[in-house]
Amino acid sequence: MGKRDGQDAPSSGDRTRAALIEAGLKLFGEKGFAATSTREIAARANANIGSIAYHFGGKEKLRDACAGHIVATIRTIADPVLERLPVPADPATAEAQFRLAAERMAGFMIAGPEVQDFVQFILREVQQPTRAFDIIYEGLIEAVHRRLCHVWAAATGDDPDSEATSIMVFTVIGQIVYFRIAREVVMRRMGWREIGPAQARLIVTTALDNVMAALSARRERKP
Amino acid sequence: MGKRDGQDAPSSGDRTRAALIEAGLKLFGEKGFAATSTREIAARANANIGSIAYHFGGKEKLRDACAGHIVATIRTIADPVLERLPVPADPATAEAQFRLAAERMAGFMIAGPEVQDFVQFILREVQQPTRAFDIIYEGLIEAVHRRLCHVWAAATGDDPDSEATSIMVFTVIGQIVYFRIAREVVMRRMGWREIGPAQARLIVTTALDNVMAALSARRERKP
DNA sequence: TGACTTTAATCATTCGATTGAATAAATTTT
DNA sequence: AAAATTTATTCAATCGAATGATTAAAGTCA
Repeated sequence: MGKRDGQDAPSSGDRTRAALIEAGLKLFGEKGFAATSTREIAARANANIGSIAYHFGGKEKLRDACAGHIVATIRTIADPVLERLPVPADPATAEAQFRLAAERMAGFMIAGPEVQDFVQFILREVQQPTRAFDIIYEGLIEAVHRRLCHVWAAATGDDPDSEATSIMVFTVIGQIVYFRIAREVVMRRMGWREIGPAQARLIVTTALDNVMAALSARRERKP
Repeated sequence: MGKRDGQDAPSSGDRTRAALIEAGLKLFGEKGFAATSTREIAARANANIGSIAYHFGGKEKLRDACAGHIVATIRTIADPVLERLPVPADPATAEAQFRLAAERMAGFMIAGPEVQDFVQFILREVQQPTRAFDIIYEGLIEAVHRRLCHVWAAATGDDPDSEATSIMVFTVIGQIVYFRIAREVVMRRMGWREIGPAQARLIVTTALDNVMAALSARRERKP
Protein backbone atom coordinates (compact mmCIF):
# COMPACT_ATOMS: atom_id res chain seq x y z
CA MET A 1 0.00 0.00 0.00
CA GLY A 2 2.96 2.27 -0.25
CA LYS A 3 3.41 2.85 3.41
CA ARG A 4 6.81 1.24 3.58
CA ASP A 5 8.80 3.34 1.10
CA GLY A 6 8.43 5.55 -1.92
CA GLN A 7 8.88 2.65 -4.28
CA ASP A 8 5.25 1.61 -4.55
CA ALA A 9 2.74 3.64 -6.48
CA PRO A 10 0.69 5.61 -3.97
CA SER A 11 -2.73 4.11 -3.36
CA SER A 12 -5.89 6.17 -3.32
CA GLY A 13 -5.77 6.23 0.45
CA ASP A 14 -2.21 7.49 0.44
CA ARG A 15 -3.12 10.28 -1.93
CA THR A 16 -6.01 11.65 0.10
CA ARG A 17 -3.91 11.21 3.21
CA ALA A 18 -1.20 13.40 1.71
CA ALA A 19 -3.74 15.89 0.40
CA LEU A 20 -5.30 16.22 3.84
CA ILE A 21 -1.91 16.86 5.44
CA GLU A 22 -1.05 19.45 2.83
CA ALA A 23 -4.39 21.20 3.26
CA GLY A 24 -4.18 21.06 7.04
CA LEU A 25 -0.65 22.43 6.99
CA LYS A 26 -1.69 25.34 4.84
CA LEU A 27 -4.85 26.23 6.71
CA PHE A 28 -3.55 25.66 10.23
CA GLY A 29 -0.59 27.87 9.42
CA GLU A 30 -2.67 30.49 7.67
CA LYS A 31 -5.61 30.89 10.04
CA GLY A 32 -4.71 28.88 13.10
CA PHE A 33 -6.00 25.57 14.40
CA ALA A 34 -9.18 26.76 16.08
CA ALA A 35 -10.16 29.00 13.20
CA THR A 36 -9.88 26.18 10.68
CA SER A 37 -12.82 23.81 10.27
CA THR A 38 -12.51 20.19 9.24
CA ARG A 39 -14.94 20.89 6.42
CA GLU A 40 -12.60 23.53 5.06
CA ILE A 41 -9.68 21.13 5.17
CA ALA A 42 -11.63 18.38 3.46
CA ALA A 43 -12.85 20.75 0.77
CA ARG A 44 -9.33 21.99 -0.01
CA ALA A 45 -8.08 18.42 -0.14
CA ASN A 46 -10.97 17.33 -2.36
CA ALA A 47 -11.83 14.78 0.27
CA ASN A 48 -14.77 13.88 2.44
CA ILE A 49 -15.10 15.15 6.00
CA GLY A 50 -15.12 11.63 7.29
CA SER A 51 -11.73 10.90 5.79
CA ILE A 52 -10.03 13.00 8.46
CA ALA A 53 -11.33 10.75 11.19
CA TYR A 54 -10.66 7.67 9.09
CA HIS A 55 -7.04 8.45 8.25
CA PHE A 56 -5.91 10.29 11.35
CA GLY A 57 -8.49 9.85 14.06
CA GLY A 58 -9.57 13.45 14.36
CA LYS A 59 -8.58 17.05 13.85
CA GLU A 60 -5.88 17.09 16.52
CA LYS A 61 -4.28 13.93 15.25
CA LEU A 62 -4.18 15.49 11.80
CA ARG A 63 -2.23 18.36 13.30
CA ASP A 64 0.25 15.88 14.76
CA ALA A 65 0.59 14.26 11.36
CA CYS A 66 1.30 17.65 9.82
CA ALA A 67 4.11 18.18 12.30
CA GLY A 68 5.54 14.76 11.49
CA HIS A 69 5.40 15.54 7.81
CA ILE A 70 7.30 18.79 8.31
CA VAL A 71 10.02 17.09 10.29
CA ALA A 72 10.38 14.25 7.81
CA THR A 73 10.48 16.56 4.81
CA ILE A 74 13.05 18.97 6.18
CA ARG A 75 15.26 16.26 7.63
CA THR A 76 15.62 14.52 4.30
CA ILE A 77 17.26 17.71 3.08
CA ALA A 78 19.03 18.95 6.17
CA ASP A 79 20.21 15.75 7.80
CA PRO A 80 23.59 15.55 6.06
CA VAL A 81 24.66 19.01 7.22
CA LEU A 82 22.89 18.65 10.56
CA GLU A 83 24.24 15.33 11.75
CA ARG A 84 26.93 13.91 9.50
CA LEU A 85 29.02 16.91 8.47
CA PRO A 86 31.78 17.44 11.06
CA VAL A 87 32.09 20.79 12.82
CA PRO A 88 35.17 22.54 11.42
CA ALA A 89 38.06 22.92 13.85
CA ASP A 90 39.53 25.99 12.20
CA PRO A 91 37.85 29.19 13.48
CA ALA A 92 37.86 30.89 10.09
CA THR A 93 36.14 27.96 8.39
CA ALA A 94 33.71 27.69 11.27
CA GLU A 95 32.88 31.37 10.92
CA ALA A 96 32.27 30.96 7.22
CA GLN A 97 30.04 27.99 7.88
CA PHE A 98 28.08 29.84 10.53
CA ARG A 99 27.60 32.71 8.14
CA LEU A 100 26.39 30.34 5.46
CA ALA A 101 24.02 28.62 7.86
CA ALA A 102 22.55 31.94 8.96
CA GLU A 103 22.16 32.94 5.33
CA ARG A 104 20.37 29.71 4.54
CA MET A 105 18.06 30.05 7.49
CA ALA A 106 17.24 33.61 6.54
CA GLY A 107 16.42 32.57 3.00
CA PHE A 108 14.29 29.77 4.35
CA MET A 109 12.43 31.98 6.78
CA ILE A 110 11.98 35.16 4.84
CA ALA A 111 11.93 34.47 1.15
CA GLY A 112 11.27 30.87 0.15
CA PRO A 113 7.58 30.53 -0.71
CA GLU A 114 7.91 26.75 -1.12
CA VAL A 115 8.25 26.23 2.60
CA GLN A 116 6.14 29.16 3.70
CA ASP A 117 3.44 26.82 4.91
CA PHE A 118 5.97 24.96 7.03
CA VAL A 119 7.31 28.09 8.66
CA GLN A 120 3.90 29.49 9.48
CA PHE A 121 2.75 26.20 10.95
CA ILE A 122 5.88 25.91 13.08
CA LEU A 123 5.66 29.47 14.32
CA ARG A 124 2.10 28.92 15.48
CA GLU A 125 3.16 25.83 17.38
CA VAL A 126 6.09 27.66 18.92
CA GLN A 127 3.83 30.40 20.19
CA GLN A 128 1.16 28.03 21.43
CA PRO A 129 2.68 24.58 21.91
CA THR A 130 0.67 21.39 21.56
CA ARG A 131 1.75 17.82 20.98
CA ALA A 132 2.75 18.87 17.48
CA PHE A 133 5.28 21.22 19.03
CA ASP A 134 6.99 18.33 20.79
CA ILE A 135 7.35 16.56 17.47
CA ILE A 136 8.88 19.58 15.77
CA TYR A 137 11.08 20.58 18.67
CA GLU A 138 12.55 17.16 19.26
CA GLY A 139 12.82 16.34 15.58
CA LEU A 140 14.07 19.64 14.26
CA ILE A 141 14.54 22.72 16.39
CA GLU A 142 16.85 21.22 18.97
CA ALA A 143 19.12 19.67 16.33
CA VAL A 144 19.42 22.95 14.43
CA HIS A 145 20.16 24.98 17.53
CA ARG A 146 22.68 22.48 18.84
CA ARG A 147 24.47 22.42 15.52
CA LEU A 148 24.62 26.21 15.37
CA CYS A 149 25.98 26.32 18.92
CA HIS A 150 28.85 24.01 18.02
CA VAL A 151 29.75 25.91 14.86
CA TRP A 152 29.60 29.20 16.75
CA ALA A 153 31.77 27.77 19.50
CA ALA A 154 34.29 26.56 16.94
CA ALA A 155 34.41 30.06 15.49
CA THR A 156 34.77 31.91 18.78
CA GLY A 157 36.46 29.44 21.09
CA ASP A 158 33.50 29.54 23.48
CA ASP A 159 32.05 26.53 25.23
CA PRO A 160 29.42 25.03 22.88
CA ASP A 161 27.30 23.91 25.82
CA SER A 162 27.42 27.08 27.88
CA GLU A 163 24.32 29.13 28.54
CA ALA A 164 25.98 32.17 27.04
CA THR A 165 26.55 30.41 23.73
CA SER A 166 23.01 29.07 23.62
CA ILE A 167 21.48 32.48 24.22
CA MET A 168 23.85 34.09 21.75
CA VAL A 169 22.73 31.70 19.03
CA PHE A 170 19.11 32.38 19.93
CA THR A 171 19.63 36.10 19.40
CA VAL A 172 20.95 35.33 15.93
CA ILE A 173 17.93 33.19 15.18
CA GLY A 174 15.67 35.83 16.67
CA GLN A 175 16.88 38.53 14.34
CA ILE A 176 15.97 36.36 11.39
CA VAL A 177 12.72 34.87 12.63
CA TYR A 178 11.39 38.26 13.60
CA PHE A 179 11.06 39.34 10.01
CA ARG A 180 8.79 36.41 9.33
CA ILE A 181 6.65 36.88 12.40
CA ALA A 182 6.41 40.65 12.18
CA ARG A 183 6.28 40.60 8.39
CA GLU A 184 3.21 42.83 8.41
CA VAL A 185 4.79 45.36 10.75
CA VAL A 186 7.97 45.57 8.68
CA MET A 187 6.13 45.91 5.39
CA ARG A 188 3.90 48.64 6.70
CA ARG A 189 6.72 50.61 8.27
CA MET A 190 8.98 50.28 5.24
CA GLY A 191 6.21 51.01 2.79
CA TRP A 192 6.90 47.70 1.08
CA ARG A 193 4.15 45.85 -0.71
CA GLU A 194 5.98 42.55 -0.35
CA ILE A 195 9.17 41.09 1.03
CA GLY A 196 10.73 39.90 -2.20
CA PRO A 197 14.31 38.97 -3.05
CA ALA A 198 15.49 42.59 -3.01
CA GLN A 199 14.01 43.26 0.42
CA ALA A 200 15.19 39.94 1.74
CA ARG A 201 18.73 40.78 0.66
CA LEU A 202 18.72 44.01 2.65
CA ILE A 203 17.42 42.19 5.70
CA VAL A 204 19.88 39.33 5.46
CA THR A 205 22.91 41.53 4.98
CA THR A 206 21.91 43.71 7.91
CA ALA A 207 21.37 40.73 10.17
CA LEU A 208 24.60 39.12 9.02
CA ASP A 209 26.52 42.33 9.67
CA ASN A 210 25.23 42.24 13.21
CA VAL A 211 26.18 38.62 13.66
CA MET A 212 29.66 39.17 12.31
CA ALA A 213 30.13 42.25 14.46
CA ALA A 214 29.09 40.27 17.52
CA LEU A 215 31.41 37.47 16.51
CA SER A 216 34.37 39.80 16.09
CA ALA A 217 33.66 41.54 19.36
CA ARG A 218 33.51 38.22 21.13
CA ARG A 219 36.77 37.08 19.62
CA GLU A 220 38.55 40.31 20.50
CA ARG A 221 37.51 39.94 24.08
CA LYS A 222 39.62 36.81 24.50
CA PRO A 223 42.31 36.66 21.83
CA MET B 1 -21.27 57.77 33.33
CA GLY B 2 -17.55 58.30 33.67
CA LYS B 3 -16.83 58.14 30.00
CA ARG B 4 -15.23 61.55 29.81
CA ASP B 5 -12.32 61.19 32.22
CA GLY B 6 -11.16 59.27 35.25
CA GLN B 7 -12.54 61.84 37.61
CA ASP B 8 -16.04 60.43 37.99
CA ALA B 9 -16.73 57.36 40.05
CA PRO B 10 -17.06 54.46 37.61
CA SER B 11 -20.66 53.48 37.03
CA SER B 12 -21.81 49.87 36.99
CA GLY B 13 -21.69 49.91 33.21
CA ASP B 14 -18.14 51.22 33.20
CA ARG B 15 -17.05 48.50 35.57
CA THR B 16 -18.40 45.59 33.53
CA ARG B 17 -17.10 47.29 30.43
CA ALA B 18 -13.60 47.35 31.89
CA ALA B 19 -13.93 43.81 33.18
CA LEU B 20 -14.93 42.57 29.73
CA ILE B 21 -11.94 44.26 28.13
CA GLU B 22 -9.61 42.81 30.72
CA ALA B 23 -11.05 39.34 30.28
CA GLY B 24 -10.99 39.59 26.50
CA LEU B 25 -7.41 40.81 26.54
CA LYS B 26 -6.33 37.90 28.67
CA LEU B 27 -8.19 35.19 26.81
CA PHE B 28 -7.56 36.48 23.29
CA GLY B 29 -3.87 36.67 24.07
CA GLU B 30 -3.79 33.32 25.82
CA LYS B 31 -5.79 31.15 23.45
CA GLY B 32 -6.40 33.26 20.40
CA PHE B 33 -9.51 34.99 19.12
CA ALA B 34 -11.19 32.04 17.44
CA ALA B 35 -10.52 29.67 20.31
CA THR B 36 -12.11 32.02 22.83
CA SER B 37 -15.88 31.97 23.25
CA THR B 38 -17.97 34.92 24.29
CA ARG B 39 -19.37 32.82 27.11
CA GLU B 40 -15.88 32.28 28.47
CA ILE B 41 -15.16 35.99 28.37
CA ALA B 42 -18.42 36.85 30.10
CA ALA B 43 -17.81 34.25 32.78
CA ARG B 44 -14.32 35.54 33.56
CA ALA B 45 -15.64 39.08 33.73
CA ASN B 46 -18.57 38.05 35.93
CA ALA B 47 -20.89 39.47 33.32
CA ASN B 48 -23.72 38.27 31.15
CA ILE B 49 -23.15 37.11 27.58
CA GLY B 50 -25.43 39.79 26.32
CA SER B 51 -23.30 42.53 27.83
CA ILE B 52 -20.66 42.03 25.15
CA ALA B 53 -23.11 42.94 22.45
CA TYR B 54 -24.55 45.73 24.58
CA HIS B 55 -21.27 47.43 25.40
CA PHE B 56 -19.25 46.76 22.28
CA GLY B 57 -21.54 45.44 19.58
CA GLY B 58 -20.05 41.99 19.24
CA LYS B 59 -16.97 39.87 19.70
CA GLU B 60 -14.88 41.59 17.05
CA LYS B 61 -15.68 45.03 18.33
CA LEU B 62 -14.59 43.89 21.78
CA ARG B 63 -11.25 42.94 20.26
CA ASP B 64 -10.95 46.43 18.81
CA ALA B 65 -11.72 47.88 22.21
CA CYS B 66 -8.98 45.72 23.74
CA ALA B 67 -6.50 47.13 21.24
CA GLY B 68 -7.60 50.65 22.08
CA HIS B 69 -7.19 49.97 25.75
CA ILE B 70 -3.66 48.71 25.23
CA VAL B 71 -2.68 51.77 23.25
CA ALA B 72 -4.23 54.15 25.76
CA THR B 73 -2.64 52.43 28.74
CA ILE B 74 0.86 52.26 27.35
CA ARG B 75 0.81 55.75 25.91
CA THR B 76 -0.02 57.31 29.26
CA ILE B 77 3.30 55.92 30.44
CA ALA B 78 5.43 56.12 27.34
CA ASP B 79 4.25 59.32 25.72
CA PRO B 80 6.70 61.67 27.45
CA VAL B 81 9.74 59.71 26.26
CA LEU B 82 8.14 58.85 22.94
CA GLU B 83 7.00 62.25 21.75
CA ARG B 84 8.12 65.08 23.99
CA LEU B 85 11.67 64.15 25.01
CA PRO B 86 14.09 65.55 22.41
CA VAL B 87 16.49 63.22 20.63
CA PRO B 88 19.98 63.90 22.03
CA ALA B 89 22.39 65.46 19.57
CA ASP B 90 25.50 64.07 21.20
CA PRO B 91 26.30 60.57 19.91
CA ALA B 92 27.44 59.29 23.30
CA THR B 93 24.23 60.39 25.02
CA ALA B 94 22.20 59.03 22.15
CA GLU B 95 23.95 55.69 22.50
CA ALA B 96 23.23 55.60 26.21
CA GLN B 97 19.61 56.42 25.56
CA PHE B 98 19.30 53.75 22.91
CA ARG B 99 20.80 51.24 25.29
CA LEU B 100 18.37 52.25 27.98
CA ALA B 101 15.42 52.03 25.60
CA ALA B 102 16.45 48.55 24.50
CA GLU B 103 16.82 47.54 28.12
CA ARG B 104 13.35 48.85 28.94
CA MET B 105 11.80 47.08 25.99
CA ALA B 106 13.50 43.84 26.94
CA GLY B 107 12.22 44.10 30.47
CA PHE B 108 8.78 44.85 29.15
CA MET B 109 8.80 41.96 26.73
CA ILE B 110 10.53 39.25 28.66
CA ALA B 111 10.07 39.75 32.37
CA GLY B 112 7.18 42.02 33.35
CA PRO B 113 4.16 39.88 34.20
CA GLU B 114 1.93 42.95 34.61
CA VAL B 115 1.87 43.60 30.88
CA GLN B 116 2.15 39.99 29.78
CA ASP B 117 -1.44 40.05 28.57
CA PHE B 118 -0.71 43.11 26.46
CA VAL B 119 2.32 41.57 24.81
CA GLN B 120 0.61 38.32 23.98
CA PHE B 121 -2.39 40.10 22.54
CA ILE B 122 -0.19 42.33 20.42
CA LEU B 123 1.91 39.46 19.16
CA ARG B 124 -1.17 37.60 18.00
CA GLU B 125 -2.35 40.66 16.13
CA VAL B 126 1.06 41.14 14.58
CA GLN B 127 1.09 37.61 13.29
CA GLN B 128 -2.50 37.71 12.07
CA PRO B 129 -3.54 41.32 11.60
CA THR B 130 -7.13 42.48 11.97
CA ARG B 131 -8.58 45.92 12.55
CA ALA B 132 -7.14 45.73 16.05
CA PHE B 133 -3.68 45.56 14.51
CA ASP B 134 -4.25 48.87 12.75
CA ILE B 135 -5.10 50.45 16.07
CA ILE B 136 -1.98 49.12 17.75
CA TYR B 137 0.34 49.78 14.85
CA GLU B 138 -0.75 53.35 14.27
CA GLY B 139 -1.05 54.14 17.96
CA LEU B 140 2.05 52.43 19.28
CA ILE B 141 4.37 50.37 17.11
CA GLU B 142 5.14 53.01 14.53
CA ALA B 143 5.87 55.65 17.17
CA VAL B 144 8.24 53.35 19.07
CA HIS B 145 10.09 52.29 15.95
CA ARG B 146 10.38 55.84 14.64
CA ARG B 147 11.72 57.03 17.95
CA LEU B 148 14.30 54.25 18.09
CA CYS B 149 15.39 55.04 14.56
CA HIS B 150 16.08 58.64 15.43
CA VAL B 151 18.01 57.79 18.57
CA TRP B 152 20.01 55.19 16.68
CA ALA B 153 20.73 57.69 13.92
CA ALA B 154 21.88 60.24 16.47
CA ALA B 155 24.26 57.67 17.93
CA THR B 156 25.70 56.49 14.63
CA GLY B 157 25.36 59.47 12.32
CA ASP B 158 23.18 57.45 9.96
CA ASP B 159 20.11 58.80 8.21
CA PRO B 160 17.16 58.25 10.56
CA ASP B 161 14.80 57.72 7.64
CA SER B 162 16.93 55.37 5.56
CA GLU B 163 15.89 51.80 4.92
CA ALA B 164 19.15 50.57 6.41
CA THR B 165 18.45 52.29 9.71
CA SER B 166 14.89 51.02 9.84
CA ILE B 167 15.93 47.44 9.24
CA MET B 168 18.79 47.74 11.69
CA VAL B 169 16.41 48.84 14.42
CA PHE B 170 14.07 45.97 13.53
CA THR B 171 16.90 43.49 14.06
CA VAL B 172 17.41 44.93 17.53
CA ILE B 173 13.72 44.59 18.29
CA GLY B 174 13.71 41.12 16.81
CA GLN B 175 16.41 39.85 19.13
CA ILE B 176 14.30 40.91 22.08
CA VAL B 177 10.87 39.95 20.85
CA TYR B 178 12.05 36.48 19.89
CA PHE B 179 12.52 35.48 23.50
CA ARG B 180 8.89 36.24 24.19
CA ILE B 181 7.56 34.49 21.13
CA ALA B 182 9.82 31.47 21.34
CA ARG B 183 9.72 31.42 25.11
CA GLU B 184 8.83 27.75 25.12
CA VAL B 185 11.67 26.83 22.76
CA VAL B 186 14.22 28.73 24.81
CA MET B 187 13.07 27.29 28.13
CA ARG B 188 13.14 23.76 26.82
CA ARG B 189 16.55 24.09 25.22
CA MET B 190 18.07 25.80 28.24
CA GLY B 191 16.47 23.46 30.72
CA TRP B 192 14.83 26.43 32.41
CA ARG B 193 11.53 26.07 34.22
CA GLU B 194 10.80 29.76 33.86
CA ILE B 195 12.27 32.95 32.48
CA GLY B 196 12.70 34.88 35.69
CA PRO B 197 14.83 37.89 36.54
CA ALA B 198 18.07 35.90 36.48
CA GLN B 199 17.35 34.43 33.06
CA ALA B 200 16.10 37.75 31.73
CA ARG B 201 19.35 39.38 32.81
CA LEU B 202 21.42 36.91 30.80
CA ILE B 203 19.23 37.45 27.75
CA VAL B 204 19.25 41.22 27.99
CA THR B 205 23.00 41.52 28.46
CA THR B 206 23.63 39.20 25.52
CA ALA B 207 21.27 41.11 23.26
CA LEU B 208 22.70 44.44 24.40
CA ASP B 209 26.24 43.23 23.75
CA ASN B 210 25.17 42.45 20.21
CA VAL B 211 23.54 45.83 19.75
CA MET B 212 26.56 47.66 21.08
CA ALA B 213 28.91 45.62 18.92
CA ALA B 214 26.81 46.44 15.88
CA LEU B 215 26.76 50.10 16.87
CA SER B 216 30.53 50.24 17.28
CA ALA B 217 31.10 48.45 14.01
CA ARG B 218 28.82 50.89 12.26
CA ARG B 219 30.57 53.89 13.75
CA GLU B 220 34.02 52.57 12.87
CA ARG B 221 32.95 52.17 9.29
CA LYS B 222 32.51 55.94 8.89
CA PRO B 223 34.50 57.77 11.56
C1' DT C 1 -40.50 58.64 35.63
C1' DG C 2 -36.90 57.61 32.41
C1' DA C 3 -32.47 56.34 30.79
C1' DC C 4 -29.13 52.88 31.54
C1' DT C 5 -27.91 48.14 32.46
C1' DT C 6 -28.41 43.27 33.46
C1' DT C 7 -30.56 38.96 32.84
C1' DA C 8 -32.43 34.49 31.15
C1' DA C 9 -34.12 32.38 27.22
C1' DT C 10 -34.04 31.47 22.54
C1' DC C 11 -32.29 32.01 17.63
C1' DA C 12 -30.16 29.94 13.56
C1' DT C 13 -25.44 28.29 12.39
C1' DT C 14 -21.58 25.88 12.63
C1' DC C 15 -18.65 22.75 14.83
C1' DG C 16 -16.13 17.88 15.14
C1' DA C 17 -17.43 13.39 15.12
C1' DT C 18 -19.91 9.26 13.86
C1' DT C 19 -22.69 6.20 11.31
C1' DG C 20 -23.87 2.68 7.91
C1' DA C 21 -24.20 1.99 3.26
C1' DA C 22 -21.73 2.11 -1.20
C1' DT C 23 -17.65 1.51 -3.88
C1' DA C 24 -12.90 0.08 -5.04
C1' DA C 25 -9.07 -2.75 -4.49
C1' DA C 26 -6.65 -6.68 -2.93
C1' DT C 27 -6.62 -11.49 -1.55
C1' DT C 28 -8.18 -16.10 -1.35
C1' DT C 29 -10.58 -19.99 -3.03
C1' DT C 30 -12.25 -22.74 -6.60
C1' DA D 1 -8.63 -17.62 -14.92
C1' DA D 2 -13.08 -16.96 -12.68
C1' DA D 3 -15.61 -16.54 -8.71
C1' DA D 4 -15.95 -15.59 -3.96
C1' DT D 5 -14.44 -13.18 -0.04
C1' DT D 6 -12.12 -9.91 2.63
C1' DT D 7 -10.15 -5.53 3.27
C1' DA D 8 -9.57 -0.58 2.41
C1' DT D 9 -11.59 3.63 1.30
C1' DT D 10 -15.15 7.03 0.15
C1' DC D 11 -19.46 9.14 0.76
C1' DA D 12 -23.87 11.46 2.22
C1' DA D 13 -26.49 11.99 6.17
C1' DT D 14 -26.99 12.83 10.81
C1' DC D 15 -25.64 13.50 15.83
C1' DG D 16 -25.40 16.39 19.92
C1' DA D 17 -22.76 20.17 21.54
C1' DA D 18 -21.17 24.67 21.22
C1' DT D 19 -21.01 28.99 18.87
C1' DG D 20 -22.24 34.40 18.38
C1' DA D 21 -26.14 37.02 18.28
C1' DT D 22 -30.64 38.66 19.57
C1' DT D 23 -34.74 39.53 22.20
C1' DA D 24 -38.06 40.92 25.61
C1' DA D 25 -38.54 41.38 30.28
C1' DA D 26 -36.70 42.68 34.71
C1' DG D 27 -33.72 45.34 37.45
C1' DT D 28 -31.04 49.62 38.89
C1' DC D 29 -30.19 54.24 40.04
C1' DA D 30 -30.46 59.29 39.62
